[in-house]
Amino acid sequence: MSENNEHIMRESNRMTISDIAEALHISKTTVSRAISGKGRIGAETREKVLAYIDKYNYHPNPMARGLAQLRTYNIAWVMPGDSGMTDLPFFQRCMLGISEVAAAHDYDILLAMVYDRDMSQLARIVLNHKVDGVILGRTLVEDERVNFLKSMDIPFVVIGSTPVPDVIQIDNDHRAACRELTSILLMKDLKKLALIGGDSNHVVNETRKEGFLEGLRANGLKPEEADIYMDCKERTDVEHAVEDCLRSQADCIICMDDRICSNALEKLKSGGIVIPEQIRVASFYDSILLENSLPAVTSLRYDPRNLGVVAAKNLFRLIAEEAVEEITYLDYEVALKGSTQ
Amino acid sequence: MSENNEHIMRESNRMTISDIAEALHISKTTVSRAISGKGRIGAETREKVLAYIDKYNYHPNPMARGLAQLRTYNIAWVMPGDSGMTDLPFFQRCMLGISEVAAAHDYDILLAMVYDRDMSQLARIVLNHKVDGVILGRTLVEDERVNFLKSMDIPFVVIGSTPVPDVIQIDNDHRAACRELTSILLMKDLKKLALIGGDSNHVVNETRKEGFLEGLRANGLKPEEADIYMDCKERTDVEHAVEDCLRSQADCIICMDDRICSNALEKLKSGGIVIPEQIRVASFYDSILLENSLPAVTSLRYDPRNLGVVAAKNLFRLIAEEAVEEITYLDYEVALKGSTQ
DNA sequence: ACGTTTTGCGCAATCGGTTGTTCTATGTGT
DNA sequence: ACACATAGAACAACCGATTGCGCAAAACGT
Repeated sequence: MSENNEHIMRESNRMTISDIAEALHISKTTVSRAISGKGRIGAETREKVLAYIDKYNYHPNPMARGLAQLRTYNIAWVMPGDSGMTDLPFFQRCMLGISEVAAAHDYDILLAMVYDRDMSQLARIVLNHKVDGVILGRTLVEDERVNFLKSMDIPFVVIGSTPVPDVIQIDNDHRAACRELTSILLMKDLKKLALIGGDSNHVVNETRKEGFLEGLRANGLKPEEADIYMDCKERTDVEHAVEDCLRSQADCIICMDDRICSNALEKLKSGGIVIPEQIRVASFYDSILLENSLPAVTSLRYDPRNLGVVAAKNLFRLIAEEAVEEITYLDYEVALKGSTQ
Repeated sequence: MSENNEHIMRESNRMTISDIAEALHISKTTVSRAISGKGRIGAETREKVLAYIDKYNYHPNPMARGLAQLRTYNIAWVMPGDSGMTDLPFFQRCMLGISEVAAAHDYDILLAMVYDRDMSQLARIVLNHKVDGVILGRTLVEDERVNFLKSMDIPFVVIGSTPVPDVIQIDNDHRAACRELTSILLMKDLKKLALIGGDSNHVVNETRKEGFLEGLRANGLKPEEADIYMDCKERTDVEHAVEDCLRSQADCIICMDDRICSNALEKLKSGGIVIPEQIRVASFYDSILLENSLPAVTSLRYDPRNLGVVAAKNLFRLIAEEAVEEITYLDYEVALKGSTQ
């Protein structure tokens, strides 16, 4: 007996654009136009609609809007899910910057925590079209995720650098930074420098190493004269590297991130080595691990939050099909402290 | 001259359910049923459709599906955006656990980083119905976000505890943990304990303090005899607290989180105080800050990732309208180390 | 062999918005 | 006063799925 056109019942009780149209005796079109500001609409009608919306606290259904516009109003934030990485505040600080920019654009952030080279999570999000764009949180050497994103036709930017062409990159100039730090240390008449490095799968670590080598060459030293220990992921790796440094009588140890530095400092201190008298230490400053170290550690500092801000801004330009610089380098700072006096 | 029914042109070139229906000479309904498994469908037809989908790598549009089902297939993860908080790995580890469970349910995570009591971000996500459920990453004393979520009709769980009734909570039993630690220390014949605490706006800190007080009482001590310094947010706050502890000749300092502990240790060491001979130190272990400390610090340890896992599982039970325990306590561990020998 | 149930599938409405086009009531120029 | 331009609002198709119901053919029972 019931009308045929209401035989499907849903349980939603949210206000819809049709309810508003009905209440105000106007059409859905007009309501939609009042909200979006697109199309022609009278100022008076517009006010009336907006007042109603405000009064009854109406919020458009994002999926209906998304379906009609073929947009999700979401961007993806891809960060490493490896435990060593998730302990670093770096990514959370990036996220904070992204979050602020996204909110300003009325976008939300979809999170993809991926283990190293696992693509499944990222693939799902992209193939399912759950986002309008992607920010990749750290680039890898031979990063197939970058190639994947290029092959899909989706706007994306990376935080970090990549050799893949035509990719929007936001980074600190780690090469220049490390070169500068190296030069400064060499000018202090430190002859023998050592570098203790992290995962060489990460572009950033390779870049830092290259900067280090450039610094050496620029000061007339041969790269072979410096000790380089890459891929010191575990604490014991660092300890072995430190032992080697002591044995080869290095003047100064440069640590590639502050986790390594923290491990190295501990190793030195527990071995009774006095810093900076017996050996000097410098580091990159990625987290809060060095906050309380004594003596304070000379380090290269930068602002991860700002990386996030610029990455997100660039991504939104990309989504809006505006021109974007391929590479943006953000500032870093060389903070000279007691550990290299 | 063109047909009226194609006067609107969109640029999407994705495969749709209609394309598949057309190609296989069947109806959209059948395709949909083949995918979802709901409704009646022949095994043979089903295979055919699935083979086609697999071959051409079809992925259903989540917004169309969401609109029809009134579901988003997203959950929100609300974490603090304050810089002091974002430096802790705690939240990233929770996130990791949530991420794994969400992926298993074919859900994605929407990120909301909110400054302390700022509601706007959370309100936007919830009012816009961008998620099917919410996980609140840390509870506050007098947390209006909890009340807000209760008032909206949306499934949610909190990591942490709250006095608000009928809220699904996942937490470690910080009260019991702190009580146990306190008792253990008192049994070691340490008479005068001090507590250096963090932000008393956070429920967890208040709970830890209460556990501490209970531990005192259980051992026949009066709470007034212990020194308690709450709200030591800045490094200087901690330093002043430590000075007071030394002045009042406390036997042992319990730090409410490892950032505080790190600051306290540094203050003690730089003052030439020897641990544990002159004073003992214990802490909660929230991050990696204590990883390298010497001597190793006695601490209460727990697994943030597991908090995330259980929180997410409970949220999905809630979304599926299954019964859920109101409070779930996860394990903690008392790790006795050199700092309290 | 015939009535009844089961099975497989399609029709068309629906979710809640957006938008190209059309219609009508104005405003403008001469 | 009349042709013409323009502004405001409505119509209806559309985005890409899900789903209640109806219908025909196959399977079943006696």
